[in-house]
Amino acid sequence: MSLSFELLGTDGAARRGRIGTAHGTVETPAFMPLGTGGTVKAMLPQSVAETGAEIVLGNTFHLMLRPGAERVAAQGGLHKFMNWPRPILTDSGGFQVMSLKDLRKLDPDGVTFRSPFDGSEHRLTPERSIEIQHLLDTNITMSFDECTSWPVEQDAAAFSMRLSMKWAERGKRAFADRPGYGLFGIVQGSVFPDLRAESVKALSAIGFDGYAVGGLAVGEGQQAMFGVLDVTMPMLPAERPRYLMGVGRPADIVGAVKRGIDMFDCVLPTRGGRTAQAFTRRGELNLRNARHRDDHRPIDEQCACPACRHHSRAYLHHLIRAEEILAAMLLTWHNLQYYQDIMRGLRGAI
RNA sequence: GGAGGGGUGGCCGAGCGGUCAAUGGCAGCAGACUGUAAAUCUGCCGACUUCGCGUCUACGAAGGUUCGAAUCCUUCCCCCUCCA
Repeated sequence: MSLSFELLGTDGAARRGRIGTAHGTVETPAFMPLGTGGTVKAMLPQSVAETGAEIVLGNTFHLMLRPGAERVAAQGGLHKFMNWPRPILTDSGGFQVMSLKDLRKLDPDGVTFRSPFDGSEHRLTPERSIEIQHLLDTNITMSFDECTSWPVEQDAAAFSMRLSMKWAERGKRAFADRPGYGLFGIVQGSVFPDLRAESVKALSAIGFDGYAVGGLAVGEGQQAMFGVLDVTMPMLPAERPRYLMGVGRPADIVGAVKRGIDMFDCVLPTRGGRTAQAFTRRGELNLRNARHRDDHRPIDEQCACPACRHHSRAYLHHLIRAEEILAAMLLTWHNLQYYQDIMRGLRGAI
């Protein structure tokens, strides 16, 4: 295994760990901000690091379309290109197989996408997805899969999952194993315990540096999601990191950590930062709402981010109303800070 | 003084005899957002309301024509442009 993972402690099913990569370590449980297009939107890389984030996501599909994987490689890889010297994990494009359903054709060999930007065609196969991730020089490569949408019939979920398992195997063969880099497999099977079990078995037989649980938080609800984790987690190898893809709200993350998840990513803090949504210790706030107009308080008294240290809700509300770019910057920073504070708290508690 | 253009819901701006409480956009009030086609999207947005294709009041003002007027006619008020 070329990606190290130390289990530093456990608390029930919850785990405290450390992932070692060629670009540094990641303390787990970890939240990974999304830098889909080679940037954590509205944030300087240095600022992302200041929130406590140690690893960010990139995206195979989006970087393939622009600027192109080969171009990033020619610039010295994604770390150098985006000036993020720390670990990077890239999604394989598997989420886009779901989210861009109307712009793609799926066949047993792979997926042909029509670019949402210019209509051009782009082919993604398990092998090409891995190749792109090599070109990006990502530390953690994700298997190319199909993120199964929800709701879904059991036989359709089975078909989708088995396809992802075949692709996982092909990806594993295409992956260049090297020190400080790893490949994760992705468990699918929607909300069906038997399918999740079958998926775990298939992936374990192939052998990965880490295991992700995919196809969740797509509409099934928190209870169903936790239900899937309850049956899936115990089957996964304990000595490898576990990543719950695309999750989630703070409460989702806490519940998933309790069930043994080590890694998370989600658009909510960053997208929310651009859509006036602030996450706080006392719930979510929509700072566009009129009730914040004259509120002199910070978003969160206990937060150390620049938005909370230096600015009032009234000011942030004004920036949002005025569509000032600073609104997105400040709110994103706050949300990422809050998410990292949660993770720090969880790590301290385990 | 003369000639022309125009006054529409908080603002801009369509409509130019009925299907108009009146297209759009903005502003406003909320909601959504979970491996990012997202600084995006959705709903509401005259008053009342049992929330209903219900009632009322509305397109500068007042009259008039018409079964029916924001839309046509008359007078008045106001604004803009050009000429003197």
